[in-house]
Amino acid sequence: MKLVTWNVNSVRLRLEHLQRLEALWRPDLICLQETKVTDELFPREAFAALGYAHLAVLGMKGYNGVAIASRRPLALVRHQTWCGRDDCRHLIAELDGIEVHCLYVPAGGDIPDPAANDKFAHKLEFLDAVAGWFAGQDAARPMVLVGDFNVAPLPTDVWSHKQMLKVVSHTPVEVERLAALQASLGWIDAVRHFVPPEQHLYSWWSYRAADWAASNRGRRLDHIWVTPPLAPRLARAEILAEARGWQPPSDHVPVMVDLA
DNA sequence: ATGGTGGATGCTCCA
Repeated sequence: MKLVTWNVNSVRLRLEHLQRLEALWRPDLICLQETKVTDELFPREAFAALGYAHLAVLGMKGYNGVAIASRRPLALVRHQTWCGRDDCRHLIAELDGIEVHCLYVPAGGDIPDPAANDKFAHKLEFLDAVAGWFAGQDAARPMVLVGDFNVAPLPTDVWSHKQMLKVVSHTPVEVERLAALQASLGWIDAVRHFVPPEQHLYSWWSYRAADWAASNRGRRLDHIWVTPPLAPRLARAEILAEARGWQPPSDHVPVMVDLA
């Protein structure tokens, strides 16, 4: 089973990109974040034409929004809300007995101080709540947790560890929170399973660079994690960096894992 | 130290 996660930054603007992605990787399952569309206006026909007739969508007007597109029928579709907000960040479905979680963690604003920045406080509370919830689940079940986690955990998941320590997405307090979430079920980072920690990896490049590829100041914010029962099935993982150059681009690129 | 861009919306918010 080949599965992809991608923060598309508006699904309606990225339909041709999704067509390219399908042609390139032929994924069985595509998990999307920042769809930025209500469920009524979700472009279902375009997905059906690509072979994804089975959709789970959880969207709102303008902001956030997650979706799961599948070639085969999805079971037990449901969603979760966090921190008392109904803001379309967590969608769940099952395929082939695997429970798939599509998650969009709050970005957290610019100031990395929860006392001065409500968005950063919300991000930390969100990560704590999700970690607490998963800690009560059964790690012996085959589960996949994917999405835009908005945290780059390793020093090599950012272009400069030292210069990013006070930048939201790579501060120690966020990295600790994400580590606690990872520990909740002993989640395995499926991409790092194949790539040594010395090697830099990015899945996001800012729009605010004159030349994203030349400056290459990226961050790895998008992740695919699996529970221990799925570890023996990890066959391949890829980050499609070239998609950052597809016009007009999302600032995130697709991340893929193949489960044997 | 600063500002830089892009998307959805509608005279601004969020990333």
